[in-house]
Amino acid sequence: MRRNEVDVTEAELALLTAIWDHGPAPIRRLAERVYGECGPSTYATVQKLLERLEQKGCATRDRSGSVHVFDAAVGRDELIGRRLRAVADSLCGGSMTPLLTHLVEGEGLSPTERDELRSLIDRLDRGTRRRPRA
Amino acid sequence: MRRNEVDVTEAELALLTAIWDHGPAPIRRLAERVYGECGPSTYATVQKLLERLEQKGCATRDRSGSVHVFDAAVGRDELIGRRLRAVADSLCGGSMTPLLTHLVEGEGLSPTERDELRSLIDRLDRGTRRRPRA
DNA sequence: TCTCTCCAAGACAAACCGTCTGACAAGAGG
DNA sequence: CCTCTTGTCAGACGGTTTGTCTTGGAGAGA
Repeated sequence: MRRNEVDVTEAELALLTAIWDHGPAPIRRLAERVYGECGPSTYATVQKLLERLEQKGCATRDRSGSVHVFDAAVGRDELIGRRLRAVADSLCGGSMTPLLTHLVEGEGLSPTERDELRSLIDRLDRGTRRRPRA
Repeated sequence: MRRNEVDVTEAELALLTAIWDHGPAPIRRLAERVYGECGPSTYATVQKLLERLEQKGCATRDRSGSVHVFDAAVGRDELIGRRLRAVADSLCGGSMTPLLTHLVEGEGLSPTERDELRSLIDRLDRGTRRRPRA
C-alpha cells in the first residue's frame, strides 16, 4: 500500500508542464519543447524521464501507434494537492488549516484577492451540503 | 543574498520538531527524544544532523558551556512558509493564490472553519492599509 | 592518572537524479 | 537483400544527497 504518493522531480515536472501547456506528444516533440532541440542524448533523457513518470502513475503512454504518445495522468491541481498534503503531513500533523491561515494572514493579499476569497467562501456556504467526501 | 533557502530533510525535521515541542537541549537529550535512547552511534547521527541544521541556518548552538545546547533558528511557521512558496514557485509560477483557492475549495472545510476564515479575512481588511512585509 | 563525556572530522553505503550508451525492431528506398 | 533512419528498451554512469557510523582527541571529575 506504500506504492505511490511519490513526488515528481524537477526535470520530470518540466515534462509534465510541457504536456499540460501544449497537449500530448511523442518523445521527440516533448524534447524539443523542453530542451529546444533533440539530439540523441536529449532524446534518451526525455525518454527515461517519461518512463519514470509513467512508472509513478503521473503519465500515460499510448502504445497503439509505432510512435508512442505520452499524456499527463495527473493535473496541476492534483500535484498541488499532493504537495500541500505533504507539507501538512510533515509540519502540521496532517491538518491543512495551518497552511490556510498561514496563506491568509502571512502573504500580503490584496483587497481584491480578499474579496475574491470571501465570495469563494460564500459560494461554498451556499452549497454547504455538497461534497460529502473527506 | 542568494545564499540558502535550502530545505531540511526528514531526519533533520524530526530534530527541529523535538526542539519546538520541548525546548532547546544538548545532543544527548535530543537523541533520547527522537530515538528513545542514545547509544554512541545514535549520538553521532544526531550530532551530524544538528551540525547540518546549523549550517543551513535552521538551528543555533550555544557553545558557552562545555556541553553545547542547540536551539531552533526557524519556527514551524517559517518552514511552512518556505515550503508553500516552493510549491507556488514550481507549480503556480510563484503565485500563492492558486494554493489558497485549492485549499478553500478542495478540502472540505466545516462551516465553523469557514466562519473562522471569514472573520480572519475581515480582521485583515480592517488593518488594510499596509502589507506587513514583502 | 584513569575514566567518562563530549566534540570534531570524516568515511561510508544506499538512494536518487539527470544523463548517456548500446542493442534491437520496423519501415523506406536503393 | 542491404542500408539508412527512427523508434523502443534496458541498463550503466557519475554526481549529489542523506542517514549512519568510526575514529581521534580535548576536557572535567574522582
